[in-house]
Amino acid sequence: MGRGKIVIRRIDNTTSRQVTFSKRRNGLLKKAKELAILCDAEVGVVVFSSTGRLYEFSNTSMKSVIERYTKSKEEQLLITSPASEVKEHLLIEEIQELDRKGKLLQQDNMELYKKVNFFRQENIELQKKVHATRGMNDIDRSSTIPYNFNITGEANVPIRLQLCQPQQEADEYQIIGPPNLGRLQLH
Amino acid sequence: MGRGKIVIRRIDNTTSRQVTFSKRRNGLLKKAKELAILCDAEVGVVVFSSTGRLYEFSNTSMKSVIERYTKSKEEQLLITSPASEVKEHLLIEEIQELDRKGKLLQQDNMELYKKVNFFRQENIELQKKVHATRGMNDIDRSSTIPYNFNITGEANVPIRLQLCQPQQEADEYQIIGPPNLGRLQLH
DNA sequence: AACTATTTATAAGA
DNA sequence: TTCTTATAAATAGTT
Repeated sequence: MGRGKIVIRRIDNTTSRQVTFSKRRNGLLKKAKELAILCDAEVGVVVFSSTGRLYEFSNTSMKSVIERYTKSKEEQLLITSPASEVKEHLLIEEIQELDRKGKLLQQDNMELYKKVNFFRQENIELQKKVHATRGMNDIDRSSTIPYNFNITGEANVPIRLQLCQPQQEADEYQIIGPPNLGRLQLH
Repeated sequence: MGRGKIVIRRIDNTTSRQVTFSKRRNGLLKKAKELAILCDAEVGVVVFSSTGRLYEFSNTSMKSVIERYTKSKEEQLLITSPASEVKEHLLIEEIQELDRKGKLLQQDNMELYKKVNFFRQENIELQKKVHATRGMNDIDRSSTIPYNFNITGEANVPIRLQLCQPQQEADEYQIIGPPNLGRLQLH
């Protein structure tokens, strides 16, 4: 579409190449825009000139296009590749994810469980005390346990801090969570 | 370029739209290919039809195009905007992320807090019962205050958590640390 | 899926 | 770079 027919091969002359690039680049971006509007499509075009300059078009956003593209490609892979491979791949990912979540969940639950049990136990003890005191004026062996917590943490990665409850049987309660760094679980 | 001139707006008729999409999509991909060859450019085109099907062209690989695009955009941002803006932008993102995580954290802690408080209240009631039963032999007014802390935090920036100790003079100890998020000091 | 009248893009030149 | 214009290429409407 010009004064003469051309063959599609790299234009050697630098000036001609740059001129053609400028014209055709505009043409391509215009066509992309028209396609998007006329046909209600999501379109993304990225062009790097031979000198490295970036030109782009997207009727939505390039971010959106790239994300959708990636997602779509993953889906295609699932359909295209043999079931066994896909299954294996999926399972590995699932296992890793589950493992990670499971560990966190388990920690939380354990902590909660201990806590609830601790109070429950104490309630039971107190109940006994009520009965005992009623009976023999038993001496109260429980006493004030001064608590003093100061947890200070710094991390550049996600951290999970857990402060464990005191040992139930011990005469003196212990802080077994931080500041002992062993209790800082980085993930 | 056809039997008649058209205006660039969404084609309402579904069949026409699909036919036009097919034609123009091919045209766009061809143009992209020609531009890449003639002008020695790196080109990537992604098109999603209105029915969600993916069509693409890249003379190198889409992965390469996307990576180069991302890198180029980052560089553009750094060059274009003053350091202060970039810093501001980063901070805004950080804050949003922290806010999101903080809310989740607060929810978790709140639930835990309720549960712990429930038992704690029960213990206090039982303590009262012990003293009441003891009647006038009561000497030791201090009694075990069950404490139970659970601090769970996630952050992608340095955080400082401080769990304050109970007021020592108070008759009833208070948990004044989390789950009140106000006690999370972010810096 | 072809056809073709027209429009549009653009190669070459200024 | 921008404009001009002859010509090639794309495609809208039709078959």
